[in-house]
Amino acid sequence: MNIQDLKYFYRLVQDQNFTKVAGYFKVSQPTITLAVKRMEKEFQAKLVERNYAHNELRITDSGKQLYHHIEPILNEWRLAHQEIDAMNQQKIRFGMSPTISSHFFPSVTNQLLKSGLLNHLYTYEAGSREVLRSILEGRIDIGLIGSVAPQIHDQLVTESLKVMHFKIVVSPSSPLANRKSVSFQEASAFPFVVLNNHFANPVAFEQIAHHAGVTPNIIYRSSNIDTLKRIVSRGMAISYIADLSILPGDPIISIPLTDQGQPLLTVMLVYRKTLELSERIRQFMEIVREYKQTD
Amino acid sequence: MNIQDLKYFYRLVQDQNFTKVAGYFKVSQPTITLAVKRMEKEFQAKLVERNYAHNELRITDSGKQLYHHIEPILNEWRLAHQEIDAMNQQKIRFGMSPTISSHFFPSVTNQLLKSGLLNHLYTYEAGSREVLRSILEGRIDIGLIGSVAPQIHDQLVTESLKVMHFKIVVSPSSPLANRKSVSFQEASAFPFVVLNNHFANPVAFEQIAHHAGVTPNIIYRSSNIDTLKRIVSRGMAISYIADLSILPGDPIISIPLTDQGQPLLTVMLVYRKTLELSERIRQFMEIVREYKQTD
DNA sequence: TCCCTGCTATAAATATTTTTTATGACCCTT
DNA sequence: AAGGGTCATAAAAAATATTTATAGCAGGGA
Repeated sequence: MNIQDLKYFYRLVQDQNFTKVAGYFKVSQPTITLAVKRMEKEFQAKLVERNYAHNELRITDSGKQLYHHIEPILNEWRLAHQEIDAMNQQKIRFGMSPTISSHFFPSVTNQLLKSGLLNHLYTYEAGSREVLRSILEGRIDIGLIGSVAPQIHDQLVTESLKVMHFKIVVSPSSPLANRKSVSFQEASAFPFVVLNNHFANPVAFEQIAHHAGVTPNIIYRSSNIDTLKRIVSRGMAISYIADLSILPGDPIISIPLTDQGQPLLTVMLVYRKTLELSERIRQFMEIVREYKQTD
Repeated sequence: MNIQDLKYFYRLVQDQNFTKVAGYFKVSQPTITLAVKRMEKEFQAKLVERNYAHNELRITDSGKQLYHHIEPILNEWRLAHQEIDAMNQQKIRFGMSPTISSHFFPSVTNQLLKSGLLNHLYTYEAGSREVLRSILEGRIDIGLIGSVAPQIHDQLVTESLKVMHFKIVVSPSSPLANRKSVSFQEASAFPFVVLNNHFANPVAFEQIAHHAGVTPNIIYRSSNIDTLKRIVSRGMAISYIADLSILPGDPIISIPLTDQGQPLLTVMLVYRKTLELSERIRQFMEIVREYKQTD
């Protein structure tokens, strides 16, 4: 029984046509017939019912059942390839959200340079939720993400590094600009710009809005934190973003919230449980963990 | 690339000895050597380092990484075999805890007989947590279990059917015997017998004890509900069991608890997401769901 | 009806892959 | 230095997968 046979069968279930599958894999048609026969012999069950009338193909219950298992098998196989390829190229595939990136890198670049790890880093930037998905799908190995709830996932290891607060940010010319603090309810009188669903941001936003019993007016969901800040700095809207997204030079004012029990942003190191912690990766993780000590 | 090669490699990582692995699979030693070579070619990476000195074998990082993925692959493969075998024998492998069993079967046997499904049922009885594990490991297909928290699991589908209360049960000669209700704190003055960790029971027990701020004296953790009842009926201890475990003829007295926010037992239908819902299985599930209507 | 088309199955030949047999090389132990 | 335990290699054999060529089946159109 060959991995290739699984691929043939997988495709057959989708295409419902032997000839087409053969074409897809650039093999002759009997190859597919015989592959299916091999599997039917292996499982002692009819997997495909050929219906000459109406030119139709029916996958039997056993066939469907098998199909359900082939999917994760081929997935693991692909994952193994991706991971070992990355290892061969001596790359650590590291993902983080842009906001974390601009906060994180300055504080550890020295360390990374000194240890020679910087050359081995392939970085990927996307929203936290997007990064999480990339880890699960094996496109990257390690992520540094912000999350409102401490992530619990069957297939992942997570380490909380930092807990940050969300703040209201406004333009210097905003009526709120010289307030020492503000409640979310007060702030909700103004129009909002928030990050889109690839980020953890709107999750926290929904939570605090729900908690405060208000439904703020969201005028735009941005895919980019800089765009968001620009909109805020021009006074077109206010926003609700994590502490660590606010950099020293930004032409915006940040105001702490007074709400009790407001959502917090946990910065977490995340990787697949199945990631083999090579010396290089362990070294890198140590440096990432030192980020914990910084502020 | 053969599934067999994965098995060879998997075993090699565990045994750290080519000759031993060959012996295990009853093949010649070069077979293993060549299988490893094939995989090293497939992944373009050294997987095993042969150390002639000290007769030692080292699995490289790539090898270990691969190993992490082979495990779930072989697992899925085994699962597929088990499931299709059960299908071939036209069996529905159905697991439930003994307590649920004695409550459930009387109420649906008629239906099962009429539909002819009874012959197709292979039943397995074990504690709820044990049944859950059996489903995950593919030993059974469908479970009817009691759980304190609604189970959420990545790989499972769960349907809540009933919510039951836990009660204090005592011997007819107990000082508590003619009470209309009792608080857990009061009850905790008496020694307890509970079910062991294969059951949901002790989870609820810990919860209510914690909630009531007491640490009851547990004199025995039974693996069997009848043993437990026998101990209770003889007045040697009291217990805390689900409503549905108490059958009409039992020589024990059950007393409702007065505690606020006490844990509840949810009776749930559970199966793997990957279970192919054949006509027979759908029919069976319909009957199980009717159990919901009974009391 | 007959022929053509689009589909899958079968058989024999071929190609490829896997396993065995037989042997060699390495290194540790005694 | 001999012997035992380890894995590697090469050639031969066995098993498996693929192709080529052909057949069979059903439906649609002339």
